[in-house]
Amino acid sequence: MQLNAGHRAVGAGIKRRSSRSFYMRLSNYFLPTLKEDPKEAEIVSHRLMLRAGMIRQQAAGLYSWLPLGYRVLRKIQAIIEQEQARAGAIQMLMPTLQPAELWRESGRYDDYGKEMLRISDRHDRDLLFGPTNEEMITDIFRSYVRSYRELPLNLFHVQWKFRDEIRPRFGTMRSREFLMKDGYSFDIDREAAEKSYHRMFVAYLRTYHRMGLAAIPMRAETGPIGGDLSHEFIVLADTGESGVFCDRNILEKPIPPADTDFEGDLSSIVSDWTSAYAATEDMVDMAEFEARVPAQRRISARGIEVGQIFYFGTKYSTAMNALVTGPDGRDAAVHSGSYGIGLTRLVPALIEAFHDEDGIVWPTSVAPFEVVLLNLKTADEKCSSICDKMYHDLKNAGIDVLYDDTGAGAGSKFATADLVGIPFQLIIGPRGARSGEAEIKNRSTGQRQSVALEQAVPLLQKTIEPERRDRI
RNA sequence: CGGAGUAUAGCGCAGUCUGGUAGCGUACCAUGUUCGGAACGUGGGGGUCGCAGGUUCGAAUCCUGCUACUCCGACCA
Repeated sequence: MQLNAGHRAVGAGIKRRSSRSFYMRLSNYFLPTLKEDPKEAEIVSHRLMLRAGMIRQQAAGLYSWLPLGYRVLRKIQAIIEQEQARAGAIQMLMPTLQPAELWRESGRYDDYGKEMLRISDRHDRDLLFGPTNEEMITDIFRSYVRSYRELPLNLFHVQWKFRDEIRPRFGTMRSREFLMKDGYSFDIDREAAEKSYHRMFVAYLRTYHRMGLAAIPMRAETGPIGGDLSHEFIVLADTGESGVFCDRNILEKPIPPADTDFEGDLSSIVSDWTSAYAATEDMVDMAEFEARVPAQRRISARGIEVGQIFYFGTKYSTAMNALVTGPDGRDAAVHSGSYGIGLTRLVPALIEAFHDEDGIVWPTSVAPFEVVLLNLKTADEKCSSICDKMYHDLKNAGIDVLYDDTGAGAGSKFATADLVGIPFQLIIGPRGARSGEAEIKNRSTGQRQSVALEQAVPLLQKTIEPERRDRI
């Protein structure tokens, strides 16, 4: 089997933002918002996702993603895919169902317990709904890769997983079916594997940063092999499931820029980030925490885990006989790591971080739409003709726009726009229509600004461009 | 899996204790007046009261069993 063993062009395949926008008239859309709080939702993100018409629960821990929620999920996925490509990871897709046989080989079929959903097909063959993909990717790797010259290799996919949680809760924060990006690296030895680990570490810093999130890498459990090569990425939030302890300094560390050389040495970036104390409650050593971090810089808070990276060495390659021939001509088990990001958990994590009493406040880079155009009086001919033109201009400017062209009252439109959290509201009312002015409201700051009609779209374009964070 | 709850119109709830043939708010449909913070009037449609048994002349209501969902705990991306 011939494989391309040459130097992979890291960063190839990063898509530039297309000039085409996503646009929609609310009168044609499906946005079932709720005025009242659903009784089943306890935490703010779950409440807001239901009220904003983003998700619908189908059973415990199973959710449909309604159009608005799905758009956010897709935006998050696009950012992850771009940053994975930048770091040299290659996207593929594995099935949701896996043969039990592979898991018997690794020994995990019996170890995994009741969290694994076991299924049998019409021929009584044992299958399972994959909770993760180490076995399957190792099987793929061993089937094709024979030589160290084909390494390093990092393969990832974004696929639905299932873990039969005893108690799913908090909406999609802890669901049974969940969408996850999981990647797997393959290297000839521990030293090379460490480089792969560093590439993902840096890619993760950039990924969360582009979503507007401060995700802190914290030392995590590694098991017998890993040494210090396991980190959880944690977003601070009061509703977080784990207690976390860290140095405030870590929040001011510089994010590696877009032109970071992923083929170069990234260890200085990683050691800078890991030099500041940060650990979850499972790992924290209070004496060390207090010794290393001055009292005024200590943060002890709650956090949501939105990703984990993990070096596991030859655990699966040994069990499953995934060997490569090294430069010395001898076969050795390949060294691997796995790298996960929970997409369906990131959505509520973002809402926990970005909301106020009126609703969600999306960072522009993950917002379902960038602008909502509010026609405050559709019965007014002048008002409507201005809005129609604005809608057209926003589309042409490449802005994702939702046009509220419904006959609802002004107050109701404001309330819906605030609830669903679109970052900019372009407001056209009958008064402004006559005086030639539009109003732009910034959802995040609450500030309103009057602008001449012809300046509205150029101003929005100029404001939104840097907030997309697709060049940082 | 241990503990605690809930189930009545799309959603949020009352009615259950004390049995008499189902109601409020909102949403929905029609219509008129409105139109810058979830407008108002008038008229209308929608519920085998989670499911299955039982008691009774009669069950949303009392009894038994089951199911689903939520919360706390243990567990977890």
